[in-house]
Amino acid sequence: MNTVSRVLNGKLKGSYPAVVRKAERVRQIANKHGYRANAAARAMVTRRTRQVGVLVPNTPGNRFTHPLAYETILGINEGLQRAGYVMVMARLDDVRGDLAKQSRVFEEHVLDGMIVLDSMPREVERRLEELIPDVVWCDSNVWRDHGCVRRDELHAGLLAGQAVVDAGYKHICMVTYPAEHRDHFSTQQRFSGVRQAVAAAGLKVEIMTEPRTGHEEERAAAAEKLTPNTAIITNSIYQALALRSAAEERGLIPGRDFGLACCDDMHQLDRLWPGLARATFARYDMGLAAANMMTRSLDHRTPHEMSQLLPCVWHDGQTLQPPTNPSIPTV
Amino acid sequence: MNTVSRVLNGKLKGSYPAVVRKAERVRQIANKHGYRANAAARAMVTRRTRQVGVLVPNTPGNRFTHPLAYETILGINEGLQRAGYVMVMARLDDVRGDLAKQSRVFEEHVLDGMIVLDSMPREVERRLEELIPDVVWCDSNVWRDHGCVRRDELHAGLLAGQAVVDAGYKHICMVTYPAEHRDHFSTQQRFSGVRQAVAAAGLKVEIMTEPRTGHEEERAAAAEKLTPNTAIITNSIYQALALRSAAEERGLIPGRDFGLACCDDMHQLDRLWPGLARATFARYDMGLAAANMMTRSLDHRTPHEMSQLLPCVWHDGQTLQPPTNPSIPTV
DNA sequence: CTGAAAGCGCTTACAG
DNA sequence: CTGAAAGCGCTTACAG
Repeated sequence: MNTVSRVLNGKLKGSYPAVVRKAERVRQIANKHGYRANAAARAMVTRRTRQVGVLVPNTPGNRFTHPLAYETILGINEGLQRAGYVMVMARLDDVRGDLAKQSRVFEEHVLDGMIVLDSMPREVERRLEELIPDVVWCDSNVWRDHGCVRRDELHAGLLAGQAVVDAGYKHICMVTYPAEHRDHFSTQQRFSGVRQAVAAAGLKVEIMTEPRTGHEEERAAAAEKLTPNTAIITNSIYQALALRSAAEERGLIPGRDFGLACCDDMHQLDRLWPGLARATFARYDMGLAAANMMTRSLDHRTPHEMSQLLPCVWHDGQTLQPPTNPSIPTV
Repeated sequence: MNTVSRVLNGKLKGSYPAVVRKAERVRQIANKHGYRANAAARAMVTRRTRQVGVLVPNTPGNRFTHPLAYETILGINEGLQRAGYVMVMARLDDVRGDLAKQSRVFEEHVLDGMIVLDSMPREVERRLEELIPDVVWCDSNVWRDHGCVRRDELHAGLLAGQAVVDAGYKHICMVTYPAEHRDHFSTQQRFSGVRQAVAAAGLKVEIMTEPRTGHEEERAAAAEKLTPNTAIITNSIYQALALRSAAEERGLIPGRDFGLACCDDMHQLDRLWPGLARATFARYDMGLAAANMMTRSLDHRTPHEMSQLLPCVWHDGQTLQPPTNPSIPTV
């Protein structure tokens, strides 16, 4: 039993021929009988499940929040798998409210650690650190010296602001979220970046809110701002898409009739909207980074390493390069 | 030990005051000491992990395939959680190739069952049924009397075809996938539906492939087809978005300069592109249905129930309602 | 290096 | 209903 366990876990030292031969035979027999270890038995004695959770943002009223998170999740999944961990998914509903009572993820000891995506209410933050031995904050409002992974959102804002200025636009608007959704750290940071870059050119940034579907006045008001001298900077690609739709309904095309730039990115945009000028961002790699931070800490039983700030690069696009319209002054 | 276990698992029968009082006390003490069950110990003796996997489509070359799957995954997650199961995520890499050797999801006994998303290579299908005691096929090429959940894709095609015909278009194109991606069952079924509806109006369907980014000839060729008499029907919303971008680069707007309809849907479209005419589809509910099918079978230790075919409804949109262009004949 | 033994924290017959 | 006991399948000191 001892020997078998040691062989299968690769903990057999020594290289005497007899030893090597025996190890070989153990593996052969295990293979022949299709032996697969029992994770539960191992977990019981080692007191480690080798399972890591991912806490996904979703609000009670809104069951499908932030679809872009999936890209990060897949990155986390690859990172965890490579290190021999299993990924368990948990939604916000699992931690708070009555549902938490039914959720085995928190009610029982199932996880060695948890990677939290997006910003969470403070109550959740506290509850989590109570229940889970090891937490990594990814793309979250929580930012400390260790154990956090985040995109450099200020840089994203700076890039967008600079691009719009460089393209020669004089009237610059930034689309922000309705008040109830403004709690993610990126909102402020991007805005600061944009304002900083625009101010350096002696210009100002006007704030506008995303026009809602079905609210014709809002859509009309937004469309009125769209002139060849104006560039709109959006926080998310979703806002960019929504704005494009509102404009299109009035026969306006971004890049031709007004400028459009975006502080965010998504994986398939090269195919879906190659022309959108934007700050690129590889969410998949952010997921990988978070997973690696978690597994290194678990494997070596050490505290987390330094937090990581992930860079972004500007992607030029024709939504900021009005091709033939002479009314747009160039620098 | 016996009594405590029974109380906490709600298996204590009898309602004598003494019994009820004792049960109360056990729960109190457990609560006070923050007792949380050990999932591993339970799993070892019951031989059930109460964990269900979701196998997510991703191809080795392409680490981020089919982002819309996330909507289904969240539905599955809610369904599993409500029934007291934990959701584990596994990518295709986990089952095949060398990576499988590292993947604990299959190497050890971790799952009671697996929900497979999307179509999988046949080798994977076989391997899965070998390794996992209980499999549900969701949105997959595998279709049997029991244990499958799928959208009625023929119906989606019929709806799209009918809508285009009703709008009065005489020249109808359908965008299909490049040959290497045509293996999902929906591709054929949607096409059959479209053709059937269009043929009933005495018209024909022309096939075209999605113009690729960076291939200017392809984009130009696609754009040439875009005339007020022509309606394009796309398989996926991604194709619709890509086509819209290619058109926009040439100053063309769907609904004004050509017709556009889509056989698929995505959750946020109401916000992102309200005007797109499409066959609606609630992926989240498909996930819920798959999860329920799985947990009912696991809980009652019975075979799967009958497979489910999920309906869709047509969503009218202005991409099929050319507002003022007189060159489009009306019915 | 290796074998025999203890023990991880539960559930489940079993006898009372 | 309840208590004492066995046992799920592993890993880990321990003695040889």
